[in-house]
Amino acid sequence: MGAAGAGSTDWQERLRARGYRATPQRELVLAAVQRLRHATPDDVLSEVRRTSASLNLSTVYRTLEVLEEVGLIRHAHLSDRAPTYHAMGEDEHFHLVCRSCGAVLSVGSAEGSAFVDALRAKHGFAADLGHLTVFGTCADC
Amino acid sequence: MGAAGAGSTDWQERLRARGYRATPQRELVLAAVQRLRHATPDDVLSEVRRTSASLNLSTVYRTLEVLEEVGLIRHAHLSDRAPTYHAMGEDEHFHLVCRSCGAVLSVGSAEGSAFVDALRAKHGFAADLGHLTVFGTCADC
DNA sequence: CTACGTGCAAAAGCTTTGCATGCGT
DNA sequence: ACGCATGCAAAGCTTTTGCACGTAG
Repeated sequence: MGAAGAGSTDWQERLRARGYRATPQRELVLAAVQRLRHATPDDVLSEVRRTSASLNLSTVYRTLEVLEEVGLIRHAHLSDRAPTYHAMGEDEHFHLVCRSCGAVLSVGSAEGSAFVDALRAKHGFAADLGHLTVFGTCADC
Repeated sequence: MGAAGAGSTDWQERLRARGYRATPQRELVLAAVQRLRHATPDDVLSEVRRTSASLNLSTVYRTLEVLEEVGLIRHAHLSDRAPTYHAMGEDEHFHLVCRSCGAVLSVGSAEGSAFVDALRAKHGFAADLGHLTVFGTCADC
């Protein structure tokens, strides 16, 4: 996994650079988000607890917030009610969610760049493509 | 308002056609959504109560659901936490939301059609543009 | 007249917060 | 040693649900 550069202790640097501390919980939460590619706070808790380690849900919420602030993870809203987090470093992408079967399709930013450019040109609006979720119906449905 | 055809008693037809009853509460909620152009369930309750009429929040939720099912209104997620409803019949549009100032910009579907077409062509995905919300930063921020 | 819709109140999620203890720096 | 981070438990919100009564069709 060369692309991300998030291999070893990059997460520690990131946190400390912003005045945060590098704690085991933060490492565990980050690792869980990287493993599960789209995870809700609750998913993260379950995943971490799978490999033992007692971790509190409050801490998950606070940690996800911090990790997002320092740019290690991002969130999007894949269902009408539930934020899902994913690690950054992978190619930036946005999501297509099928309302019929629930399938989630990740699409590279490139395919949205024309759209983003159009919005910037017409409205001076800088769209945050990485947070975008498009609902609709997939090919199979 | 020729386009919408939602002028007079169309709402009654719509409801009855799907086996629902036309009630005063449903009329009040629909009217409130049309007046406030982007309303949360709570906004709707407040607006209706302004012109007296006791109406329960539970009823608002149930009514919004029904009105959306019969195609009289739609919802989108303009903030990370709160669905906002708007009447259909107006030109279909999607939303740009500025994270800095909170401004909400409505954009005609036309400006998103190229994007929708691209998604259909590449992924066979039929995007629901009317539900789309794009977060980012507006020209003033 | 039949049964769908409403109001009320309680329950169910999900997320946040206060405080004392523990740990990173 | 200092003070941020965590765990625990309780509070806060938004949304949902059960029931008895009212009312549209």
